[in-house]
Amino acid sequence: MPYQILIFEDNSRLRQSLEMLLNDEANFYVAASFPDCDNADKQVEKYNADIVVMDIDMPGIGGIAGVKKIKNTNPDVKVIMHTMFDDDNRIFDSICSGADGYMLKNTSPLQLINALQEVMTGGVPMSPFVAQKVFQHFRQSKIEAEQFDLTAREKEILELLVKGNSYKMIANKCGITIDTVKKHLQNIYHKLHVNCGTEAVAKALRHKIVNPE
Amino acid sequence: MPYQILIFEDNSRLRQSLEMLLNDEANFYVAASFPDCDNADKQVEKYNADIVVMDIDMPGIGGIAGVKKIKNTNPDVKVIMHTMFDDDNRIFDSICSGADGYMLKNTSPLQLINALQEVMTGGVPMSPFVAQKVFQHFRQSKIEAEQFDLTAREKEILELLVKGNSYKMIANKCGITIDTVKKHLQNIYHKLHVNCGTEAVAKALRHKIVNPE
DNA sequence: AAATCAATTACACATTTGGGTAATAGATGT
DNA sequence: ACATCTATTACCCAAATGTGTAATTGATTT
Repeated sequence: MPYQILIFEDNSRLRQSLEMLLNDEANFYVAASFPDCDNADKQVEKYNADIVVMDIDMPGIGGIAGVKKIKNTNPDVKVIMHTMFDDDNRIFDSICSGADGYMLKNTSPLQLINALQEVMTGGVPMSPFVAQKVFQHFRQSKIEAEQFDLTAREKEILELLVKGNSYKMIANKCGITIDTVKKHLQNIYHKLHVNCGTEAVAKALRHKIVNPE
Repeated sequence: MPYQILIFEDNSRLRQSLEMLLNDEANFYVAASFPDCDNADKQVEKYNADIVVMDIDMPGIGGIAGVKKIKNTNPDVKVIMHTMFDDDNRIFDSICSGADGYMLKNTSPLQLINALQEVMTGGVPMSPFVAQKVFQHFRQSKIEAEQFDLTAREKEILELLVKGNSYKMIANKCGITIDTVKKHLQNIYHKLHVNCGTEAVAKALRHKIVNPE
């Protein structure tokens, strides 16, 4: 039995050509397609869908909210985003909302078919550009981090603070007095432009000045 | 001119078969291969490499440190990790260190060849399982977050704390007294199993209990 | 040789934070 | 109707945090 596919895409021309493209494959069957995803969760239920092809920019609730709805009720349905948007926010919001793939609309028909095949074998298809963005997200750290110009000692102390150590514990672990710790942290706060430890921790983690875990 | 490839792999049988495999391709040429990557940066320089295939578990400095060295001196060289390890730490450390791809050793020869072709066209080849892990890294948030069982009010207050607000500022913004803020935070600290604000902030960000940014 | 920077210590002072205990009122659930 | 949960306030007290100023040492730079 072919995989049941739903398409959510507001451009009717594109929607129809997607339908034709996918229906040409022996193991795909487009059960239905819609110009908006306001009832996406119910449609998925009704048609017992295996795969959803989801546009982002649509009238109504939008594709990212759509994924969320679908994944809440049917976590096993595979959802592949299919959009022309390649900005960080849309990409990461989609992933966080539970998308199983992210293909840009400049993808060739063959590659899109491959993406759908791939997602059914447990893969996570994404356009090369998207993969780039995702990898970059992990890096970019040091470039920014070095902007703050922390000394080795300061980084060490900040790292201990982020790990939840009190001033006293930091003093012990570094073999220095608590006053020195205070002084270092004071300098650190100035360099990070923050006023207290909690802010410093937030900034350190967000800007990846210290290693996460 | 074929792409110049370097291989770092301590298993000599595998190293040799990789050499043969890649040399069979018209546009690849294995310039050299080594059982460790202690001088990886210099070798890359010397052989003017385009692509590096890098094992992780090797005697000496190890593949992840190896990537770092190479990327520091030659950021344009493409480095593909090639390893049997599929744990989160090795994957994310590799990415953070600058790897341009991550292929598991159960990859078929054909897929490995494709991965190398892909990386030269700006792609980021990775085994499906690795892509899964990477995507999961963005999600996992809510699943874990809900474990802590914070009430709506507690989430709100934790979020304000993470943003760098003092107890007093939180009290103002929420229109409640500072004592109430204290009480809420006390409850939050218990639920998160932490003892102070900095730890709570670290945990909130790491477990994505609050929105980043 | 002089200047700068990193790391260090010290002290004083005000403010903030965190723990414990107790009590009230409204909402929710059984 | 009773029990539980959530949000709220209050008070006391100890400990931690943050700021300012000042001084010393060693290393690095100019």
